[in-house]
Amino acid sequence: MPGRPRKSKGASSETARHINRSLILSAIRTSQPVSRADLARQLGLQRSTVSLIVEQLMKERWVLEGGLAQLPRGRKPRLLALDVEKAAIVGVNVMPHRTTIVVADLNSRFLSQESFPTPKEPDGLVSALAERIERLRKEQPGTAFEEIGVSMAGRVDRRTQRVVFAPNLGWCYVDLKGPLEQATGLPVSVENAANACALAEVWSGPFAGEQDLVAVTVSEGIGTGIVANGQLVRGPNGAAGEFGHFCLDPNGPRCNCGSRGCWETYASNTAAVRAYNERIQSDSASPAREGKDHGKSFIRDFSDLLAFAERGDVEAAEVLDRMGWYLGLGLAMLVNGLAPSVVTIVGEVTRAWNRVGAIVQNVVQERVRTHAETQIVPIDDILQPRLRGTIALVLQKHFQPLAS
Amino acid sequence: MPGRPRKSKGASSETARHINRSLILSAIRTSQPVSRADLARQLGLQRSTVSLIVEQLMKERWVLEGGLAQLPRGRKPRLLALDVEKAAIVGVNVMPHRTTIVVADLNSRFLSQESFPTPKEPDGLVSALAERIERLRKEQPGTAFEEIGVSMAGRVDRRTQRVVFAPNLGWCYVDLKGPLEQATGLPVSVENAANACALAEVWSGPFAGEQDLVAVTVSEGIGTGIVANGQLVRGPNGAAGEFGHFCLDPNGPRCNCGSRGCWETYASNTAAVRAYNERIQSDSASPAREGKDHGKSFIRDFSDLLAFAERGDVEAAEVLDRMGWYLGLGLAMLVNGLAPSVVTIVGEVTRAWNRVGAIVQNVVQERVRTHAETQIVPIDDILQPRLRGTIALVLQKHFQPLAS
DNA sequence: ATGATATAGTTCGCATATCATACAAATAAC
DNA sequence: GTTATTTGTATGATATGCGAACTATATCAT
Repeated sequence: MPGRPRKSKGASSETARHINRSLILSAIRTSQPVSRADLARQLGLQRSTVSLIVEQLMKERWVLEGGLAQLPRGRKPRLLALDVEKAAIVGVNVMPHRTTIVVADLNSRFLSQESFPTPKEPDGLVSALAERIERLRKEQPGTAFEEIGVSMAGRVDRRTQRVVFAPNLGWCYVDLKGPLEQATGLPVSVENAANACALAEVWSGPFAGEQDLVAVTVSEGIGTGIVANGQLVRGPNGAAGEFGHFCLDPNGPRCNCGSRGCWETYASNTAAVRAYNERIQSDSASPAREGKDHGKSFIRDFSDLLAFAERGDVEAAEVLDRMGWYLGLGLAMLVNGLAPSVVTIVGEVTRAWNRVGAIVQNVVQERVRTHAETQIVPIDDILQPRLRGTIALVLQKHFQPLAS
Repeated sequence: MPGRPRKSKGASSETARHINRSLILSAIRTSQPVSRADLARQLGLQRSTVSLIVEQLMKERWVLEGGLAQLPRGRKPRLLALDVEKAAIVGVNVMPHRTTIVVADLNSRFLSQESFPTPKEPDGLVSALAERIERLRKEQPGTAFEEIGVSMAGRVDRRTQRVVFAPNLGWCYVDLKGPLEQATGLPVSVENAANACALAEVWSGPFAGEQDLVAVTVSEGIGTGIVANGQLVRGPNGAAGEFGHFCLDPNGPRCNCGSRGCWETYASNTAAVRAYNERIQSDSASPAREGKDHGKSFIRDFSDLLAFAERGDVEAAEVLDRMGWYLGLGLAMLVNGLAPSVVTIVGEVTRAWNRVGAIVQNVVQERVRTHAETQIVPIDDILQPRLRGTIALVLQKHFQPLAS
């Protein structure tokens, strides 16, 4: 992609070409395989214009000409598709315990995936990443690596892309972008995990192209990534998206953030684990039940809770139900306030969705005033959306330079 | 403004002109009086290009050439400004009891303002509006009336612009746009009141150009208008903006919306009035206090409450404090979630801001986790922002056809 | 077979846009 | 008066999309 460094706001005579180029490239991406004539119809351009631009795109190896399509009459159109050999994107997700690297092609398809324990210090992370990316690069000599996208739980400053605050990692004002760019020689974009999840969904998959979507990540805390009018809502400093800390009960339990009764003190994984353990404790302390007490033990993490519930543990199931109820309460707020077409839920809790899902739906239905038709969709995996988001983050810059 | 009906998404060779024309017109609006050379510098265009476009804008009577500016050296620039005689916009605000009409010029300055009791039925409203607008039109024969903007409390469908639900007026699925267009022959845009307030602030006044702003209207209920990335967040059907119904207490008092413990059941005017009256009732019922009871009476509306508090009534003041506290709680959520640069408060409660303001600020500061620097700004008037918003709604279409 | 019809993709002249440069106009300082 | 400086205008160069004409290719009726 030829960088066109126009600092000015005004439109030059080349602007039309620039716009149409982007539109055509985007349209090929979303509609591939597709003919020139179809593109022209879809975009309201002349076939001749499309031909010229496609020719250039092929010269730059963004686009390939594939087979012929079947048509009832007339000359068969020659189909165009993205040249996935053109370039590869590196996606990185940093979790407290594990960091994952993927390499993806222009169609957001993963070519490779690997992970390693997250180093404690940012320096260690950067050098480990650089080393592995260098190796991956050598393993795939055909395709050029274009750019790196990184997602992690925590606030990311919009301009500097520094990690302002990552509570789970214990990081403050850490610059990943700079050192990683220096070490790899590739441009780096850093984004909050919830934002990445939202971006992933509007970029590819069944909700691609959706203009209004909210992604809710439920793990240690609750994060929210918001897409409105087709754009990520980051706020002036990238501070937006902390709906996890909206107050459900002014006198509720203390939250890490210093406030009380935040949504995530009720509906996060940690909240559920704590609720279960507290319940076990009070149950075993109470003298009421004796015969039935077959020695229930404390749980260490949310997986335990899910396993217990699966196994038929009544207390675990009830804790999950309660979590679902609170989850729904917060979602109702988001639906009331933002009325997105889709809300995706990313987190381990979706593994119990056959139980929790109905509860969530009910609460939302009860509490939502608008007649907005919002789908609430559990996403099976917790890692994939984050990784897809990092890829989307980078690809968006190439395919939709106008947005974002 | 010459309508350029391009159905296509693609950019033609005239697109650059179209874009630059809009940019120049917008820049003149925001920077007037301004010279051609300044415009060129500001937009990164050539002076010759600006000259050509300005020439055309003057031919179309959008722009006027005014006096000369002072410069330390060189030829004095000839200053350009909008030709306020070019056109006038009609703004209408419909409140349950009173409807207001203003006529404004291209600079959003009001040329006239009048109001009348709101008719019970939509038909009556439309005919009353049409009649008065026709008269106003005759009174100002010089300027052409371009368009009408309407704001009202209630949900407005995004596509059809029908009033889907206006609880205070008791309207459901009412089409104002169609009949009013037919009666006046002018294009009509209908918008929710909170959205209008938000639009007003980012369009003109001290927060003009702000990219992330939230307007909160506090009256019978609570409405929220959200501007993110410079665009109004309406949601796919215009259903967004009902943050007034986020749940503060799942078991709280019943709300009109069918849910419980909504924000507006704590922090709206009606909530405060009810709280005061309930308090008076329980106080007078209690036998405890006798000597001091100088016959406190129930209040009818929020103005009474404000007056009582002003007069030193302790109970009224406490009710206001409580309202402010809850107001802050909701604002904290909005700031956490959206991190706007500015939150404006529109409502009678701002008249007691010297008391309530500090409380609000405190709660927000306590409860907001992000270090977002969000200003919370009380707006003195409740009618003006709505009216300014209707004007902004229309002008935006002319000056920034790209946005929205 | 053969011509009619329909569709895809290409070629080329034309209108329109900005840009870069040169130039005329206007003004203050020396 | 002369010079320096800035504004605004005029003109040719270049880039872009459009639209019509043209070629290539395929199906179908005869």
